Amino acid sequence: MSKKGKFYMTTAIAYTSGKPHIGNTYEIVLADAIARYKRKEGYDVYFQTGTDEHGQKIQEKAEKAGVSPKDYVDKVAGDVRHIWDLMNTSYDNFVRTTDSDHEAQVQKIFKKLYDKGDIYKGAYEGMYCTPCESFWTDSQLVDGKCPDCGREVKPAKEEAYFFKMSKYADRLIEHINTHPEFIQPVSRKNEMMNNFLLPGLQDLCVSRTSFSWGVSVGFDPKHVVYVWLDALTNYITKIGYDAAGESTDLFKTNWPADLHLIGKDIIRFHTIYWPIFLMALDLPLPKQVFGHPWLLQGGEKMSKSRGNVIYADDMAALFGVDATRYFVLHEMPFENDGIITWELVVERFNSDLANVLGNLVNRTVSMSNKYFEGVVASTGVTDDVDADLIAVATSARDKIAEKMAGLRVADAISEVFALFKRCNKYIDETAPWVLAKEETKKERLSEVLYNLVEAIAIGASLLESFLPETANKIAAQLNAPLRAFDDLNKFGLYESGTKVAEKPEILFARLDVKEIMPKVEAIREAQRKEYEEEMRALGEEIAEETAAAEESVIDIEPKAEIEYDDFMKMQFQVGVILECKAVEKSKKLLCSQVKIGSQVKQIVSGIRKYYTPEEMVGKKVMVLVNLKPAKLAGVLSEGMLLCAEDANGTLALLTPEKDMPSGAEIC
RNA sequence: CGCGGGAUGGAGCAGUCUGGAAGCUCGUCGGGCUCAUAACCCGAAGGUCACAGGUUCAAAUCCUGUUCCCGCAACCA
Repeated sequence: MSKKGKFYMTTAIAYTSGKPHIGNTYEIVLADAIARYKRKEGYDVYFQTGTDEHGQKIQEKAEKAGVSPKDYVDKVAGDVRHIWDLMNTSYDNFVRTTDSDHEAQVQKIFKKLYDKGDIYKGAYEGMYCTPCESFWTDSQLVDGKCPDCGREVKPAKEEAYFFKMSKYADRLIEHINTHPEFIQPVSRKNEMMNNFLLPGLQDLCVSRTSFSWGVSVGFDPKHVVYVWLDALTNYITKIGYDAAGESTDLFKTNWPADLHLIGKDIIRFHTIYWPIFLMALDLPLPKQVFGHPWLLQGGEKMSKSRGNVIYADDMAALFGVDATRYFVLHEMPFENDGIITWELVVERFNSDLANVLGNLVNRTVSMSNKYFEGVVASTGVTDDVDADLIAVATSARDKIAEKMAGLRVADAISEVFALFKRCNKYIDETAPWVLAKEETKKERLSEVLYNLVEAIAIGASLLESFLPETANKIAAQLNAPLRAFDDLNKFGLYESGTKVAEKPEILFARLDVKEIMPKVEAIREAQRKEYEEEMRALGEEIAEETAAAEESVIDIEPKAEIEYDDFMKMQFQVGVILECKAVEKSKKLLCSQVKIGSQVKQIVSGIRKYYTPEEMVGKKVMVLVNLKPAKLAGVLSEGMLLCAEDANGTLALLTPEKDMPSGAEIC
């Protein structure tokens, strides 16, 4: 045990529903920076991450992909781990909720809470939609019907286990009020209090019978354990907690956790449910939960249909691992969402990594070689201008420590760069190329370069937690080891007389946006194609299902009788689709230019799932022409394409049975 | 009136809790320098802090109202 003590931190475990994008990756990189930093400070860090692999959604995904849930999560968990490794993250333990020791322990925990009386068997009552197999509360219903499919729901009852949340609510409120550091950022605390705790907690349903891909309740095998109870407990089970009291030493030294790093969307689970579960188990609560903000793509969420998802491996391939780490760490503010665009990444890369840092190292090493054949020696010939450089270099560590203590990682990394900027300024102030012209100033020149190399050596050591690879590359060029934390407020530890690398290695070569963007476009294009294929596959699958159920008939709710005049108010005509493209902002919509007689109307339809834009073109379709124009997803639609719809919601366009000219009236 | 977040020079953000000269990075323009990756250093322009009221000696900040944007369903943290 080190003198600083232990530091147990976790990330949320990643849900294995698909390959993680840069937003998901942000969390692990942030966690890694904190973990490396804490280790440098002298803590015994245990850093745990992993994957959350159970639940209905995964079961469904696996079914669609035609593989077993286990095969499915094996693949995705592999992808996740691959990205975590690619990003050079230093986790100590990668957990999977399908690990057998975890599953066994979850069962024991469930049983323990049941025996204690905190979990009881009851019935889940609500409105049930049979085709969707889902319960809805009255407030979730839309016009009294299923919000998912719009069909009738009926009251139903399902046996389920419940957790007595309310029993511990007062204790939790007390804890949150007396531990202001527990929920970070602080603004989230009020949200939790006002929305959930103060209005009163309802007992939580902690079992499911509607699907099977989960941890079996064990003593009642019809049920599987609620995914959150399963997922959250990884923080204790995977460091050796045992519900029967046989916990390992690893658990005993590390629990309670010092930091749970999570996304802001799951703060509720970590600051309400999780603490209450722990109270029920008579375990101490984690010291801090930090709900970090999100990284948004150009102000929007990332989505495959928009073709704007940014994956860490794509970014690393274009910019390198450390540049990717730098970007997510630097661009993410503490409380509000950050923005990522490829243009911003390039800008950041050039101005900070290439210009400020890379160029600094390059020019310093070059000058050492040019003027002293690479030998960096302190001569003691000082000047007033040295003082400020030295002050900035030696005070950087504590400034960073202060930022890191508040989890202000972006601010901390900015402090490191402030030192590099100061170095560049120092070069300007001392103008070594002027000193070099006079033989009498040779010793002063040597001292200047020594100060520079020393300051850079300190900077590289401070950078280590954030950009480990780069820090080591700099150290190698300076031919000096990275410093220990305790030495980072001292100036002059670079061994005088050391020879630096003969030729400076370019750390970050400047990038040209014009060269990057075509590569980005290629990535986007590939994404769109992949997405469209997925959607098409989905459509075909549904079509097959429909074919199988060919003989079934559909009855719909009868509408009120109408007059002939009512019918005549509607103008139907045959139209020809001239062009068609997907509506960018939407997943479901296609936008078509339809020629009706001699005029062309723009019509938006929710049929992207069933038709590709290419196959739409040339089709003759039935159009309701005089429908009042409306905007759908911001795009004007001046009519409606008529479709037939089956019970699954599959749509089929109607076309005239014999060839008819565009504009022909339908009556 | 569903819930929540946001609106600050061209772009991205801080400052708002705890009122007291409008700040940072990038870009733009001008200058300097030449060791270096057309880089680095210095300087300048550019904002009625979304809008309208109110409180105050004093409001980006507190109060009231309004407008606009973005999440809360997916492919999501």
